[in-house]
Amino acid sequence: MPELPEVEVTRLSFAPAIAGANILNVQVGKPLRWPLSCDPNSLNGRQVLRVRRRGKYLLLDLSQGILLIHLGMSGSLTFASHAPEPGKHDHFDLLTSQGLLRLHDPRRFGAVVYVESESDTLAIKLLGRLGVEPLADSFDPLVFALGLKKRQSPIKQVLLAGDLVVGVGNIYASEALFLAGIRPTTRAARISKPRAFKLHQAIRTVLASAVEKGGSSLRDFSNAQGQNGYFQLEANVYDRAGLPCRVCASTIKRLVQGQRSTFFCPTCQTA
DNA sequence: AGGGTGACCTGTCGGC
DNA sequence: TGCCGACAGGTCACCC
Repeated sequence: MPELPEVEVTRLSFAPAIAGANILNVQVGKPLRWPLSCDPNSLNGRQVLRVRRRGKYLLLDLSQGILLIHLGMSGSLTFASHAPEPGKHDHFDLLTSQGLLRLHDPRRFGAVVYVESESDTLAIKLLGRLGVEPLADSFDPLVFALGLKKRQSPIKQVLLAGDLVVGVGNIYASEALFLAGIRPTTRAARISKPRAFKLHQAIRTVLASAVEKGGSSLRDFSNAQGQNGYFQLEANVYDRAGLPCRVCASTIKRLVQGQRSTFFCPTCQTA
């Protein structure tokens, strides 16, 4: 479900409301991708200072330590003053003095992990090789273009790898490549500097636009207040195989790269 | 070290 | 109605 825009939309939807809250109780359900790595009860009494994002991770800074939350493929968070009993797919509850933060994750590829700090071994393992933040000033077009030159894989897979730039998942990789007019199968190293610059801008445009639209609610994504996003309504290629391109009316094609679906317009994306 | 593959887990949908 | 395969927004450990 969640790529950078969905994670950021989630963050924005509950960060102000949870800031300053005291942790009253922590409930862990079925196993997630990784164990919490601390005694849940040991978190009681700590304060949630703020919520940051790094790539597709949310970082809850506590008065001591950090909770890393990843939504995996199917995760979503809710934050509410009152919540019913946990459902079948609710696997983590953080009860605070200001509301209940709950992770709902049917496939359980998500995770909640406690670390003492960002220099914690576990934190480094999870966050250490993440690429640059695409919406930050540090996402430099020239560095990006030079980075692409070192990679022999198809550009779509280089974007998904997340070590050059973070946050671009399966939807927005296809969308950014469409905006840039680049074939998903093109070897990254063969992309010229001007076209790399265009892709750099396309990534920023697509992600920022998706955040503005509240993310993509393809199946079940909603923010921590339960509101859906609308970006999927204006996707140019993602999940549109067989439909006419919104720009040139050619038929949108689907192909598989690294066991993931890719969508593109054979006319608008030529090289 | 980059690149390719299978693995994790549950639900939904389309075809027979 | 039931069964079966394909597919779904991520990413890690493992091999070469």
